[in-house]
Amino acid sequence: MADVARRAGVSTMTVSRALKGGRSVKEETRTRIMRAVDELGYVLDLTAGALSSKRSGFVSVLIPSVNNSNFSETVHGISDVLSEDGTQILVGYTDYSKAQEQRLIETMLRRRPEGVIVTGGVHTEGTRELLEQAAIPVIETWDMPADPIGHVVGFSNAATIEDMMARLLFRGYRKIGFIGGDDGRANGSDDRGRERRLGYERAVAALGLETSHVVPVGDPPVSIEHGGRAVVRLVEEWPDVEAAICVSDLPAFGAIMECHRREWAVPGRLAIAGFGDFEISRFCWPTITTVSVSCTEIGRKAGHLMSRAIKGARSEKPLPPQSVVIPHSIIEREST
Amino acid sequence: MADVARRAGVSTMTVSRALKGGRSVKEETRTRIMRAVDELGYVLDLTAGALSSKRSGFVSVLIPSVNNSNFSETVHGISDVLSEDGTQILVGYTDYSKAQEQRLIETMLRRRPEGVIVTGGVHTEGTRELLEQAAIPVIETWDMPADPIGHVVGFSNAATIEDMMARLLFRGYRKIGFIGGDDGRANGSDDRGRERRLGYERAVAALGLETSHVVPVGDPPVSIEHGGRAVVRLVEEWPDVEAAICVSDLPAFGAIMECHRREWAVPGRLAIAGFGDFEISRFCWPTITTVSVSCTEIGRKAGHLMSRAIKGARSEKPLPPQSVVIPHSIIEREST
DNA sequence: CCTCTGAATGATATCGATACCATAACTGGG
DNA sequence: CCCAGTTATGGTATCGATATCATTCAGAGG
Repeated sequence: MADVARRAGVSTMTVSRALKGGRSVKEETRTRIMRAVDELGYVLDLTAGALSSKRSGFVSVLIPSVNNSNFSETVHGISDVLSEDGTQILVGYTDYSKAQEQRLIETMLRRRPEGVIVTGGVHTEGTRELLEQAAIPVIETWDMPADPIGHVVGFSNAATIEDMMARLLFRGYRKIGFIGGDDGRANGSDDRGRERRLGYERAVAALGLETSHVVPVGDPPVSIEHGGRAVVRLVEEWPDVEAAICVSDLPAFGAIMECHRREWAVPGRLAIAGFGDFEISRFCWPTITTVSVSCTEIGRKAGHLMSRAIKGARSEKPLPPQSVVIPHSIIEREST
Repeated sequence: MADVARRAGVSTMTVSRALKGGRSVKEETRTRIMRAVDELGYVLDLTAGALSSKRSGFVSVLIPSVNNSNFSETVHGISDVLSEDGTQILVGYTDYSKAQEQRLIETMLRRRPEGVIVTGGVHTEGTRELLEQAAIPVIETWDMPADPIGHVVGFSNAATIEDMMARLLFRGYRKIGFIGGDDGRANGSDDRGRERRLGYERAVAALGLETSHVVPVGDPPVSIEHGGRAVVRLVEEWPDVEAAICVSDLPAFGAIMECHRREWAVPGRLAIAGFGDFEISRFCWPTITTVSVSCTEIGRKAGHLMSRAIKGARSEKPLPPQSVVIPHSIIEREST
């Protein structure tokens, strides 16, 4: 930067201001500086800038898995909104492990993010402590935690499945099974899957169904393959079953393909519904009934919230904890 | 750090050494320091460390799209290997746009990555200049560029489709179409798709087929939906067609679902093959014949190469440009 | 003609770590 | 008992920008 300053005949301070933009630098001076920058091929060093200004200019985002387009869309939404502020985002993958989540947060905090956005509302004690110590805005997404760390942008996973149950009941299905959802062991558990299963169980009770059946599918991420195996088990264990709700569209798809293979008509022999409105569900044959949540909207809302929270933190007027609920809807298609 | 040092009764230098690990610090001193760190809830500031040591400790990785599990696997491979060195990675998405790629690189270089890994071998002039100016190791992946910027870890996309053509021919198919692959307009183009299409055309010529037909599908990312529409066009435009090779498994899947809908037997009426060995292809009905490339291996090889290149750069013994070829194979399944 | 105001710019300290060199304490060979 | 050679530790400059306060200068207003 000193080289640029010398070449443009100004001080480094003026170069810095010119590069930040918007500050008071005479137009002519700015042009001269920009020319010098180009000629020298100078690239601003944000590392030094961050140290000096105490603003790292980025936010950490943690999601469970790379391969889930729902989470990717959320990240996209966050990124879209925050890029308007010039804030970058750094994504980490927890592999559905809370221990891994904590490790990632420890690592990321070393780079001094201005905020952290996590997925889900269940974390290790260590994670909570780290985040509180860090004293930066935190947003939990994709869930409605009972005891939030900071802000929340989410929805009730249980409620979505209760709605789906109501819809299936309305359609005349009575013997409805559930595929997926673990029972909450220590680590590597799928909290949102468990919530959805809970919604299923609550609906079974509330709607006065006499029978129910859950086929758990083991550790997340729940994949296409799991769905194929689970649907066979479901039908074997409960031959009367009329419909199955899957914890996500991927196992729903796997289940449908397995049904084709065995010549079980969908929805004739067995109706199948999923969660997440993945692209695959719109083009699968039959198309798949699913729960649609605007994942991008979760991201955009979280992004805006984070933007406000960061501004609040800078101006010593911290934003009080916000809670944003994202609506969901049931999309009925051919598979039910 | 000064607080920690005071509490442990040592200098900041000793604290720094203790935290880096492996350096010469007496075991007892280290314990004392660690205790102070815990008590104070101190978190090392890597921003400052990077500035001082001139090692940012991270590598930039650019891939076209979030929603392509092939690229995600590559990133995973890179991350696995580099995390052994304590190097983190920062991922950027180009949305298949070379202009966006350049913008991302500009932004990322401001944070002084120790290396850059890009996807593909075609870039803007500006991108090449930026990377050369930066004087850091560069790896191009997923392709075999004619004029590499630095190192290469890839394979010939054209050759994979030539192989697929040979296999289909061996199986008795003669009238084989191709779905996907643009013709190389300025921006937003799918270079790997174009290469694959080129492979198709070369095979048609080499194998002495009398007829051929390409249905392009527009801008990437090529999706499931594209495949459904394209297969209909292909059959309408060339009713004799016996087989179709798709630029990726996603359109292949879309094509198969559309065939189900129209009761065109796969492979009876039309054989369909894809590229990429996505999970969907293993569990779709019928299972999809595809080209398998070990995406994780691309990542791991790129990671190792980057690790060596960075060490080379630090010790002033730059690693001469390497070129690693990743093998591919054809996986024949039910769809052909 | 002088003071005042605001715009444009500059000088300097500082952010929080590490590189580098110096020093102190110890070890073992002669 | 001395000296070379480790091992463990400390002092200080430095990385490259920006915050902060100071300064200069032009033009407005009295």
